[in-house]
Amino acid sequence: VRETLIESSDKSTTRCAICKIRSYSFCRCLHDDQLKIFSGISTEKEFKDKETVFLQQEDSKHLYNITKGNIKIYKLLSDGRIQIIGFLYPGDFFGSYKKGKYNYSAEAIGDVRLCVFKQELLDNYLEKNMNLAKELLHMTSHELTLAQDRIGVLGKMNANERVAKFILNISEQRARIGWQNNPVSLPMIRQDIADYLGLTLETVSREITRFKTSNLIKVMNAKQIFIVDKEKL
Amino acid sequence: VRETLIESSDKSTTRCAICKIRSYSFCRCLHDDQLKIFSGISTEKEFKDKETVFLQQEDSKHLYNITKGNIKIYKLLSDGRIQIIGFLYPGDFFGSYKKGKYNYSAEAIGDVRLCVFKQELLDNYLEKNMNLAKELLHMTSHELTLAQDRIGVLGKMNANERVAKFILNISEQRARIGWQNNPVSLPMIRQDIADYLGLTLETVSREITRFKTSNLIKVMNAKQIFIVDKEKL
DNA sequence: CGGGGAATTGATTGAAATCAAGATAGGTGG
DNA sequence: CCACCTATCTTGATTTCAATCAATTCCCCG
Repeated sequence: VRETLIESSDKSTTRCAICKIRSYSFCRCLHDDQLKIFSGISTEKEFKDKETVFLQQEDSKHLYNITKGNIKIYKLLSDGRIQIIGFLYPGDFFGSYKKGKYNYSAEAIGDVRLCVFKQELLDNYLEKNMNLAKELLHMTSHELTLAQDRIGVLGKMNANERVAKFILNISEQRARIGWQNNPVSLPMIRQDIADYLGLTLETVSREITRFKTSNLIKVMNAKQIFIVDKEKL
Repeated sequence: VRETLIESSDKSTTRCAICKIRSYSFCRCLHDDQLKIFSGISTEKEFKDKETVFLQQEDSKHLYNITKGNIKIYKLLSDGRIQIIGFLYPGDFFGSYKKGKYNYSAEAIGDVRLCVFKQELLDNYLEKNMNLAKELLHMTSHELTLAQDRIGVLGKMNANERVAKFILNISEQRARIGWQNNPVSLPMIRQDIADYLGLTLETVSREITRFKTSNLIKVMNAKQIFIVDKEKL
């Protein structure tokens, strides 16, 4: 058993109503009176550090929404190389919404809490709720924009630029959901950052050291970085 | 004037009905009786080789659907470097569907014919037609999958693998829309392929030469490549 | 207070970029 | 119809940035 079902309390129907991250998620478009029904089509599950949420090629039966913690999604190449597609944060949704297989694997980074939807139920609900469908389209389109930005990073930027942009992006993302964004915390290990940026962990480490010695950042510890000069990119 | 409006013939209302590429496009989900109305919310425009369809940062007022030819979409980095985000084919749609600015530029490769939708009209139409909204969501999601594949290519593959995958992908794409796919034609120049793959034009040229001398491909001419051994990847 | 995964640092190698000529070919005008 | 002209493409020589190989060092956790 790699997951834990959170016991639905008797007031589970209002779960969405008290959800802390709803304003960052696609369900923000729902009215209060719709939330009760919507709460009914989802459940919540918890995952621990390094637990797999699903694997590439598994039948995709669910769609997930992060309510707490971070998820990494990654692809395995045929020869075992790993490409991390993205790090996801509270409010992000993931899992292919259409029938078929997942096209990447998803794993918890630290303790994670997910809101789980059955594809089928969500699809039915979408049918009746144009708002939600449009919101999903917007979010998917936004994800596409982010992916295209990453194509630019991986296609044209050198190691220095990639690591710099990575730190700044994470900081921005934290600001967006109203979290501490200056000593920015990097929950993932160097190897994951490297696999995300198309570099090696040694190179990532060296670039961070270089930023440190140039006084562009301060390294509190390996996972806590203080940005001194944002205009270094 | 960088574009030509095609004169709407008096039977323009049936334009969609006779559209050759409709079965590959998001409008394939419409019934015959819906096509008449749908024809009304779009027009057709032609572009010549190297003509700009729109530039990054322009107000995005339209959504486009390719009915003939190829489009390249690209981003300019602040220092003038170019990253080609993608090459698009008949049936592909592009242009941000939401209000705001385009987040990439689009340019014709060879002669191109586009089906043009006003964002506003299309949005209104979506409101009344759930099928079309779902189809758009599917296509956007599929695009996202492709973008994520490209992240894998750019993040982890070497020059040899990138060029090989590029040629195979184009061949597959041609097969999908029922075109000649073995002497595969590469309408774009080497520099564009390089900017797409995150390489230089010299490297692309060298890899193609290497495939040629290894008898994996035959180079009819610079833009026509015959695949001899598909299992070379 | 160990033990071991994670991170840093160093030395060397290697793949692709860069710099630099040429070769080809597609289009134009005489 | 041919010759030229300019784009594009190929090939070669050299450099460079990041990968690889190889130790340490740093902490986090039990």
